[in-house]
Amino acid sequence: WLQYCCDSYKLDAAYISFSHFNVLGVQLCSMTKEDFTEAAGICGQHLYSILQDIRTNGEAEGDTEIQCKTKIKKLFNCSIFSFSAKAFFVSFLFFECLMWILIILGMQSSHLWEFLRDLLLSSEDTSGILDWEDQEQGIFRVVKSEALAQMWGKRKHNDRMNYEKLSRALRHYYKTGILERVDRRLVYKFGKNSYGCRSSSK
DNA sequence: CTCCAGTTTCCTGGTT
DNA sequence: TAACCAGGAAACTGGA
Repeated sequence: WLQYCCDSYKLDAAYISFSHFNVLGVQLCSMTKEDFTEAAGICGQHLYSILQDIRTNGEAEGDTEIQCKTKIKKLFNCSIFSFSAKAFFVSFLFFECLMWILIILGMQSSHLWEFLRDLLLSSEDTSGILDWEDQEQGIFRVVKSEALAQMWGKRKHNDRMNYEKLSRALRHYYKTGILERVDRRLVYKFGKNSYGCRSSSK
């Protein structure tokens, strides 16, 4: 959602403390304007108003199916809506839903480097498996190599994954500029053709 | 169905 | 010795 907001509303992700937003949707909805400000300064206030806007317009995830149905029913019975406006409204709602589904599905990146990036940025409990060495420069260290390989294997439904094979996939990234070589064991660096790795826009 | 990028698998050989 | 790194070769896989 943060990524989506940053892209759509041209917000600078550098001001956002991503760890503050490592919460469930329900918890996000109950965060106050002050919480948002603390987590992301002026950006947080924008995010807060975007969220409030979504909530008051009735497309929020928090709405139950019944609440949604009632709202649609109410709007439908309102005579100021012409037939075409109704049709437009329905298709608008449909695409709105579809968009959210796509955004949510898109959060599960299928590429290895995106998987690593998201693991590093999520600051969810990675139990010291993977850590930033220098986030500004996009340098990170694999702490528990086999545990990381297991996580990647789980994502790809491949229980034969190991660090030997994962690291081969990482080395393929050197020639495409997704990663740059760092001459230290278990240390990698995001390259010029990666993006969204430094908790800033680039 | 083909084509392709992105791996996955396996390998030989080298380094820490 | 174990663990890691470099990169060739080829197979595989899911999406366009």
